[in-house]
Amino acid sequence: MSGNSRFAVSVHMLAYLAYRQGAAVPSAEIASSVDTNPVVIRRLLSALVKARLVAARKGAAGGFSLSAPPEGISLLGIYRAVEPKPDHGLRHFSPNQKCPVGAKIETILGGVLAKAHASMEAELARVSLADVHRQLHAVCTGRR
Amino acid sequence: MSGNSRFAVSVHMLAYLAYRQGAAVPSAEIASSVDTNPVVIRRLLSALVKARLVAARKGAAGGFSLSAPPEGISLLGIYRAVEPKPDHGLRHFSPNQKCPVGAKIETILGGVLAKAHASMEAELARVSLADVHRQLHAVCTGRR
DNA sequence: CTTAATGTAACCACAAGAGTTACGCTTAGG
DNA sequence: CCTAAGCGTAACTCTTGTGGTTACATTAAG
Repeated sequence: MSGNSRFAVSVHMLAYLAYRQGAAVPSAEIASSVDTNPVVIRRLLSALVKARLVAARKGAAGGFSLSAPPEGISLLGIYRAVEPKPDHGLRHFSPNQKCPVGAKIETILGGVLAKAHASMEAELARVSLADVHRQLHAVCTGRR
Repeated sequence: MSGNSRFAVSVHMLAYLAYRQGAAVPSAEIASSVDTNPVVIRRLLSALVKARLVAARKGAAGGFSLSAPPEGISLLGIYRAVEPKPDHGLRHFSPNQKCPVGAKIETILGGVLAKAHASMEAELARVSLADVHRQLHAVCTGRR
């Protein structure tokens, strides 16, 4: 099931780091906000560190912090960092090449799915972590 | 895992029905083109019949055929018929409501993901089964 | 040197999907 | 009327992906 929560948890984590304003936040604290195990948090953050979105400090008083201002981090960057290459549901799809339809449907479908996926990514690119942070504050402070 | 091939196989099946030009095609024949089990085909077609995209004829000499011309069937219609409601990866996502971030991130993320998904669906709506059929023929007949 | 933290590996549990077998029901064609 | 073909669906297994958990080596602050 391409239905994993890796992206959702990742955005939550980075929003929390933005919320803590550059402090070195240990995985246990993030885990408390997400309500899961610290190892799950560290696993995902490991991918985000590799993508240079997050800085990690080892040792006592260590933890994680954003490696760029929230304005410079788009949700697309997060998505690409933690989501494996999209299968587009073509995993178990290897049609009969002897059939004129089966021989070419894969290529045709691939083109359509690539466009659809690109359109979704463009939407994610439009939102930055700063936008999320702003909405978070609007809820906390702004009451009608 | 949201990575299933239901949509890909469904488009393949309907493209095959368009290719067979309204004949009553048995599931075994479609299964041969997709290279899978006839029951898998019938399971998916069952959803497409419920969505009124396909007509099923029982009994001997029975089979499946399109219930509308290919121009009237969009890939979005197929997608909606066979793909369950999108979880957007929020299945295992129930953050700590006592945390100011966890309390509201779910709503914020839901809005962003809804927009991204709508954008993807709009792209699928732009393509009809007739377009797929046309590309299929372009490959079969058109050689440089 | 102690303590707190990251970075992984290893394992279990669970859910979803695909494939398969089986069987009842329906219908065309003789 | 009877038979063969084919749909509709349930039940089962197998595989895979994901999350959760424990464990442990490594690192760094104080």
